Amino acid sequence: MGRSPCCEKVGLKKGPWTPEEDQKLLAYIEEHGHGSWRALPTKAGLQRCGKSCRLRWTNYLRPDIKRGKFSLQEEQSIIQLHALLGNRWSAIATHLPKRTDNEIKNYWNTHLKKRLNKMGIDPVTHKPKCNALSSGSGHSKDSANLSHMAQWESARLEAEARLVRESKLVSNSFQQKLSSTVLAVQNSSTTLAQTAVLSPCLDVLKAWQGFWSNSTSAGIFPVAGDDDLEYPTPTTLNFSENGFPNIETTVTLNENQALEFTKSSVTACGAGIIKEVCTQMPALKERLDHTTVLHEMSYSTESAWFSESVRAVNENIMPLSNIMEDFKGILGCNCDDQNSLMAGDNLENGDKNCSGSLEESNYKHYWNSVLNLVNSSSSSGSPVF
DNA sequence: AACAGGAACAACCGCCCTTAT
DNA sequence: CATAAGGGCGGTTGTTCCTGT
Repeated sequence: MGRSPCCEKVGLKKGPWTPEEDQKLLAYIEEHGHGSWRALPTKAGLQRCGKSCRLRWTNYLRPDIKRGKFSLQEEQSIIQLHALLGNRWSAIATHLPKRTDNEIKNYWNTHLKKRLNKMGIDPVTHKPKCNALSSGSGHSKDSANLSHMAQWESARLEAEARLVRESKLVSNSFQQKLSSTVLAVQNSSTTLAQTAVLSPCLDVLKAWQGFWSNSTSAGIFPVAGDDDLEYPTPTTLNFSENGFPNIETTVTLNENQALEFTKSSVTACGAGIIKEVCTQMPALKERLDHTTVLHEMSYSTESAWFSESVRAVNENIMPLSNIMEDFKGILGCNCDDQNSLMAGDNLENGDKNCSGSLEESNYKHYWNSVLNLVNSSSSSGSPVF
């Protein structure tokens, strides 16, 4: 198919920008906004490609950019985020205020990657090089779990982007559908409402630890066929994701475990920390009352994961049972009976088997070892740093 | 002082996805 | 629905600066 170039190459200047060019670009954007980048160079009197102007602006001239040396905290964040997200610089940049993806990428390539190498840590896998070839041990489990976390965060980012898109498409029909669903909610005896607020930064470890320490003892997710949980159908979950003006998503679980997914209002969103759960879940209430899991737990990723899962079910991409499988996988659950959660076995089995303590300690150990290395090398004036 | 080699950084390239027509 | 344009993104390159000899 091919594409025409974004601009004619002939006659256009390349290479470093001069202060005069910067000034022209700044002045134009301050007065008119950038508008169409393709048209901008002509209007601004620049002999540059529009793309070049855009990059110059986004990576250098934008007023909300912090330049200069990266702090230790920023370095640690980059290392952490890179372990989770890989070379997804734009995703990493969203968690480092005022830093551009390009700057972070360059800093990684020229500084952090080399440091980790010198420290004997593979910058790709974030594992000690001497153990890079080992497999079948605890490290492979760490790696697998890290992969889960990366997928988890990846899904969250994608869900955030998707929700932003969806928010633009909201129509009155959604409102009407919501109204009808609200009736369903009112008629339903089992309602779980969750309110999310925007999480400005990733703290997946806290989220993970918070979730881990609470959820495994709580058994919060209803299981079809659980003898203890004779919750009626339809079961309706209300997700109100705050952060930005609300997006309210209503999920109705019918008798066939099919999810009905409606969404109302409004604007941009961000899945964040679901800070509160309320509840009219008669069958689950007693169990919920025993735990604070849904109060304190960071849902910054879970909510997006769940939204993604709901979408998958809604679009017939994935059966509900798979979601629960995925959730177990995300938890790093070691349940011997992989089907117990979904197949109707007593949830308590899952509680017992999914102790989680081992996985949690592995995570802590891994991250602490990396970050301690960074800290110690930095503070001791090691040549590594 | 001159040079070489490496480090650091800005900018470019090409691919891909989204959006508009 | 098909296509082109806009723009985002990650990888790479080119230039400048720094340091050691």
